[in-house]
Amino acid sequence: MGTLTKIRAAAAPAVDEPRELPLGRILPGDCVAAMRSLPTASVDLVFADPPYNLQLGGDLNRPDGSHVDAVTDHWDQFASFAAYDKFTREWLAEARRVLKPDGALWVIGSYHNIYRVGAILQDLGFWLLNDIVWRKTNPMPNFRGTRFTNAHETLLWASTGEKARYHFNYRAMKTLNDELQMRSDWVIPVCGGQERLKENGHKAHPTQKPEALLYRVLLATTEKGDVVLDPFFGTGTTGAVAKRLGRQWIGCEREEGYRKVALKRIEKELPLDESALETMQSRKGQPRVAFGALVEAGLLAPGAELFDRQRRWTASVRADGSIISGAETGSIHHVGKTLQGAPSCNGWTFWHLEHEGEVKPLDALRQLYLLAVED
Amino acid sequence: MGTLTKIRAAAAPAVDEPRELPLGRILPGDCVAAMRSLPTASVDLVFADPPYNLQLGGDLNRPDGSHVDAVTDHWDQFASFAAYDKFTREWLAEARRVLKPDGALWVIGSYHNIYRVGAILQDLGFWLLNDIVWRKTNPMPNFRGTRFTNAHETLLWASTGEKARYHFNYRAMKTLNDELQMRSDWVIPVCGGQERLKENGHKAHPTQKPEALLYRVLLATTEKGDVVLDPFFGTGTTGAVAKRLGRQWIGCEREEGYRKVALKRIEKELPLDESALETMQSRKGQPRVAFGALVEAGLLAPGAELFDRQRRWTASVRADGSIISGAETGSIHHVGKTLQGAPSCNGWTFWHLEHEGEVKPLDALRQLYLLAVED
DNA sequence: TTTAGCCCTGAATCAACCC
DNA sequence: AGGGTTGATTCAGGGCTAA
Repeated sequence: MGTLTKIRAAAAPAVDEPRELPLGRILPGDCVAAMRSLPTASVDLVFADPPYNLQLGGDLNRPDGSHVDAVTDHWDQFASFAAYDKFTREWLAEARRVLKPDGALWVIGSYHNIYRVGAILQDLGFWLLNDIVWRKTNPMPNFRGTRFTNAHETLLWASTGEKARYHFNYRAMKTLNDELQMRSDWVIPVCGGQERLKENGHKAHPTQKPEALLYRVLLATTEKGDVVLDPFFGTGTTGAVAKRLGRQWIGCEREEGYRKVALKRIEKELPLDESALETMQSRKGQPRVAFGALVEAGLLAPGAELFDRQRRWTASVRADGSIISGAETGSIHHVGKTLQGAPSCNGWTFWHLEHEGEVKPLDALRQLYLLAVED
Repeated sequence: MGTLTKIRAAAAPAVDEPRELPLGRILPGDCVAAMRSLPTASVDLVFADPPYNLQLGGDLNRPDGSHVDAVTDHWDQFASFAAYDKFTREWLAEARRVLKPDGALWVIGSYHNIYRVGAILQDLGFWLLNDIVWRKTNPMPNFRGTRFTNAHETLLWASTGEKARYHFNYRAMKTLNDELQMRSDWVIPVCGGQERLKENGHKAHPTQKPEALLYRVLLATTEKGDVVLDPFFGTGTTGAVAKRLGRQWIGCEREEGYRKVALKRIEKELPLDESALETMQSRKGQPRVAFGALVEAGLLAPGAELFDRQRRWTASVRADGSIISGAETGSIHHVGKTLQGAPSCNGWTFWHLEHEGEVKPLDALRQLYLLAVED
């Protein structure tokens, strides 16, 4: 994007006319101005790693005297909380405009800035869904022995509003976590080794994030083909992982050096093939089975007796796939719900039957049916 | 405290005349009014577990239809973020007044409230030292499968200002963590089992905190005899652990039922004896050992050779406890610092020697010396 | 035979969370 | 309205074994 375009984009109020999204490109200049050039409601996810507003004093040395290469870059210095808040409100507001209504936002930060970001985000109408703790396996120790070792950073995940819809790939996360629900604390090493980008021996960026972190974020909260915007692109971890996972990406980055490194990096990245991405699908993708189909297929005879696990209630299957229990008739879900007086009931797991001498939930029969249909 | 006293305390500006602290007492009524009755700069630590402002909607049921017993108490209801912020500013400001200049504040919360608390705390001039993640080993699952399992809560630890002093028992924490620096993520189970207070079969308080959490907080950031104030005392976990650790406590609690349970609980608590508390002392409390004393005691002969771990430098011990390395002479610390060109150097850990065929830091010798002196 | 103690199982519970 | 959606822990009670 040329300077003229940039200036016009910054000066003109946002226009909602459809514009082509700069997919796979890194917009130069200030991220607020850059985001103004994007259409409203055009992006599925924003991932942001803003400056942390670290309040470092002088130099830091290890107990053995060696010097700690800390974050002292000029872009991380803010005069006051007020200045940082103003900056935060501006980029968050623009991110909000650019997001689709059922899009979502991620921000990563440390205790220096995350409380300000979190409060402002709520003030702007974003709705917090989780705060995630990135628990570092190998944090830098506290060399002074004056505080607890700062062994984590925090990510905020927010929808665009309290009632807004959002995407969460529950099954993919559960699969990734060995069939247990993914928790709000993620154990991931800091970025180092081969993954850490270097330029003539020095780290190319002081706060390069591990790809594992972005992998989990994108896998959890985007679909294939979604557009991911990173307003603080740095050396492009978001872009690299997005490309690998078959997501589209847009970056904003002021520093030309970082843009160069990022483009080179993403160039080398190879997308996973279709089949690798498919395996991460939700159970919702399974074909829906009508209870009646089981009766129809002869897996279950009309008149068969169903009962809940504790055998508090029994019901009888009818020819049309409805069931009857006393005065209650209807679907397996409806009768289960009414008998329990519950707000809802999954009949597939609530009702059981004796099958080859064993007590099994109806769901087992459904799986059998699905297997039979597949062949 | 009677209504009249309360009103006067609320109306009158804080007076700095020395007043007797209500140690070991739970002040009734609103915590802001109660704190106003306390003298300025009289408390060493504030630990606060304020309402989380959970903003809960309808009922929550498990997949099996059973009902989840959630926090529905009126004290957790706020009309808006603005109302919650006002409440937070008021109690935090009063806590600030009551704290000694080198006192500190802890607040625990969840993503619903902690970002507001953190930002307000910074606005009031408190200085964040760490944010601590309480990682629950046994969190409640996410029954709807719509988000990540909320498996942690956050604690903020703050001093009264950027330049303010504060207490951190580094050695006690390192000892507690098996000789590794204590990290900012603490793995502690939720409060249950025997520890969970019950009244006629039901939990006495919906959000009782585990004692292990308070144990670590008080051990890390208070000294024996310090005064700990908890403005949201609940069933008195803070008081119970404070008493056990030989700290003084003051509580504020509106609900008479909670006050009764708390007093009964703390009554039963037994303080640890002196010797148990002594073992948790800071290394600073250990008698300081002059390097010369080791020479004097014969643990180290004059002329013995010292070297750094990488054997970049060597030095020789002199009879007076000074060392010499080339042209540099002085204390173990000074020579180490000068040779490295470092701003400072801990000679005890920098210099090594061969001892019984093994390379050991001087510090090992110091420990031997201390053991010998104790007997 | 009695009985203390262990193992197994099922129920309850923990700062809440739909499309 | 159908159809999704729960993990670690404690504790009580039944059955078994060994002293």
